[in-house]
Amino acid sequence: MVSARGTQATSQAEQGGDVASAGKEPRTARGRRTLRAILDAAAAEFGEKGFHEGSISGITRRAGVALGSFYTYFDSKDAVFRALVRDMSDQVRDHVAPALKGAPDQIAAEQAALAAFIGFARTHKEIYRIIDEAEFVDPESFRLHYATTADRIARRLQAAAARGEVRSDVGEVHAWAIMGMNVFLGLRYSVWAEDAAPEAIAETVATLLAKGLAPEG
Amino acid sequence: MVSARGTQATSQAEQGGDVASAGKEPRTARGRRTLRAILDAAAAEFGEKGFHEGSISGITRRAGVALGSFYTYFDSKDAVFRALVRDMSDQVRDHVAPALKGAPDQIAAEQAALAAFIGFARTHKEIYRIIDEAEFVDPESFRLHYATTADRIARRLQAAAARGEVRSDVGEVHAWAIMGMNVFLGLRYSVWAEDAAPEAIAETVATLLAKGLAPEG
Amino acid sequence: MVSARGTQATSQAEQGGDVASAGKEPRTARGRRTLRAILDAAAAEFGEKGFHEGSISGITRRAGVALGSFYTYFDSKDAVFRALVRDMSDQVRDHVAPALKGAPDQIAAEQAALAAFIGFARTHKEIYRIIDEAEFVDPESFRLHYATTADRIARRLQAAAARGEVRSDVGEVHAWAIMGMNVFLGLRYSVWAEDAAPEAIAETVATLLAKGLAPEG
Amino acid sequence: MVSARGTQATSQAEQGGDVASAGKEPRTARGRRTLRAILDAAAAEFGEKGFHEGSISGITRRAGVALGSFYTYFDSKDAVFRALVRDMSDQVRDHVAPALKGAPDQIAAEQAALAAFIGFARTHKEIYRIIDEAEFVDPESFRLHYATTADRIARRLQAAAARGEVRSDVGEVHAWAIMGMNVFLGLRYSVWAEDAAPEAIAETVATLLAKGLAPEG
DNA sequence: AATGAATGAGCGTTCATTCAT
DNA sequence: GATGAATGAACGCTCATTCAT
Repeated sequence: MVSARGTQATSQAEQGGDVASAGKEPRTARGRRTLRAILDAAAAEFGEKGFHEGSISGITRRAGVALGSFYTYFDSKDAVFRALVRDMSDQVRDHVAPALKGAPDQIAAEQAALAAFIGFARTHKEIYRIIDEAEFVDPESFRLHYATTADRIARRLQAAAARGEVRSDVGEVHAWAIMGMNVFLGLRYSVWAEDAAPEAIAETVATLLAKGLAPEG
Repeated sequence: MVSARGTQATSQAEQGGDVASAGKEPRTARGRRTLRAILDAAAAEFGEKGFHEGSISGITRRAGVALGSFYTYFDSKDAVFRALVRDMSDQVRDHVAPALKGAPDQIAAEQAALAAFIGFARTHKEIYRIIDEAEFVDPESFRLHYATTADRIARRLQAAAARGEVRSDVGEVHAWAIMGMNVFLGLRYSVWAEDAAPEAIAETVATLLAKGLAPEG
Repeated sequence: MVSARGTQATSQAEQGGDVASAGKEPRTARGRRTLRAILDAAAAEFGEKGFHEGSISGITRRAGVALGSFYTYFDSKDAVFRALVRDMSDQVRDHVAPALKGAPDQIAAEQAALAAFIGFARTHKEIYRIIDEAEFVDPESFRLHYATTADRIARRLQAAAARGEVRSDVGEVHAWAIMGMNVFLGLRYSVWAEDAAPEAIAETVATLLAKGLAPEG
Repeated sequence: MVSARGTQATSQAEQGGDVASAGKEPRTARGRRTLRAILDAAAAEFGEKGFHEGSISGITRRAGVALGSFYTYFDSKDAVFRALVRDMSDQVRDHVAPALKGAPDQIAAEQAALAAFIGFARTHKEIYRIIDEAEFVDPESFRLHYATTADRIARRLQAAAARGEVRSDVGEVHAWAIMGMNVFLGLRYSVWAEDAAPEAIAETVATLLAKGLAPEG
């Protein structure tokens, strides 16, 4: 079900981890171009057809390279998929991250993040098919994605609690609840139909959270 | 991501719709038993291996019938899966429904429903694999499941609003938010690990909702 | 390099081991026919093209069955090959065995066996390709074939020594020497060219052995 | 099955034919070194994995050169293999040749040759895999190797017959018999297990031959 | 000469579905 | 209705060979 909220901290992945971390490192510029083309084609192929219906030949056809070239960069169909899941996971995080900064308080930050996420999902509908299917194809990545995302949200909430912005007992349950809300709202209002403004949705949720998580007393 | 909340209304499926509605109508008692055996076997097979890794022969082996007998009851692999998704969808609903009754107010009802859902998911972990995979295998059923579930929640909220229990503007966004929370909390605390009491989780969420959805003024 | 000499003793394989022992047991007569057709076709395919150049589709085409039927009886290309090696090994043994009986003495028995072997190889030239290639494809069967064959020869020689027909120190080295001679003579005078009568060759060898292995003193 | 006996005559290959005769003539010293590296790597690769399981990239990796460089020296995978078979054939011959000289008589010469061959095979176990597989990969070389070897043995025997050392009718059959013995004894006592001294084995065979081929009358 | 990325034909294997018994 | 053998399309993957740099 994709993730939702971004991060404020620069992760390791952001530093060393670029596209190349996915496949076998190309040594030439031409190789780098080919790898990128294959990854993009894989996102399109799997996003459109899903993992099992998608095919390697479909990927290479889209990428405009020979079938065999695929195996220059990836060991298997599973391997591209894994690379892709992590790539998309990083993309969501990186796209949402800016929204989290510069908000006056944490509720506003979460509101901005949700709006950003819904906006992102509208131009990258394939993330749902890809990250969701990871549950079956690459459970490791699936878990990693959601565990990491929930953890980021929990940390943000706890920092906000320390600042007195939200109730002091916020924790993992709240984080998962927020993540679940975001993911499903993204599914409903980005993938299924774009029949409401992201900002309006985010505002509704923000109101819910503002009161629901208001500091005690 | 499975559903969450049940329904108060008796559905058609409960009345006329039995297991047989899924496959071809068996005419004999023996046939009915075989059909049930195949459906149960399919739940086990797909729950364990997923749709694509699961096989018809795996199903018939579990069911203790000949491979060919499968086609006496279902037209295709997709057909069992479809039947299964609807079956599971009904099971969740029916299991959660009782919890919704007899609660003093709607927030308490939602709390009881979440606790019941988490409990159900702990003994039926396969619902996640099956309903989630429907996104790829049988989008129709997937949509139907979530659209129906969200709709049920929305109606409950609106009825509660009419009674003055929650704010008057509750609607689809709130319903999807609640469904998303429930689904993800079920994933986290039923499928991933059972490291918290369903009641405790439900209580935390109820507190969030009680304040978050409190009537205006 | 194929084997050479037969056996006097009835082996376990002769009792329980029929063709079926090779693949998955067919339960119907039709299935039995199909399995036999596949094994024969495999012998032809591999005998003509070798293991690596031979293909499953080549086998099923020769057998007149669908490609998929192959996998009803064998798990893999390696599996048929293994079955085939053991089948051929048994065939050689069974073909040569009768010649060993009714000879006045052991030297005469070996002579008859060699003649029978060369004769057999002339109508089953594929045994060379198949058993030889087992060295690479299925070393286990390869070893088993030659170890068993050498052992049979050694036992015969020792029995003959006990009867005073040959020198008393005959053993493994003599057995391997005889097996090697037979195999290479079969290669030369059956597979490469049939330019000498099996009996003439066998007689030459018998003379060599008669004197070479004559009892001491 | 490899060869066995060496030769007394210096072959053409020994004169003009160096390593280069195998691949395309390198013009520089550096090229000569690269060619030698590739040939050695090929012997290791094919000896270890066999022709079909062995790969060009495995060879170039072992040789420490780029994949493409292979084709600077050989036209194809078959071509290296062919070069290798002839190289190994020559090596066996050259290694055994000295043993044939200085023996008091032909039986002693054959005995020394067999001992030398077994010793050689113990340090070059790959010759079996390589020469045997030539039966499938390069039948031409395979035939050439054994035909030449048998011919050398036959000539030696006939020369010995002329000297009255062995019976007068020795010929091709005897040559193939001896070659077969030697090859199989090498397989058994060099490749399979080194559980007997080469000299002991050679002595047993020499006794067999001494009597078996003793001059008439 | 050397490098290593690119190519694509080819084959083993799976399995949903059909059909003869 | 039940059985299980038969079918064949489809796809992942390998690797010898070519080619641009």
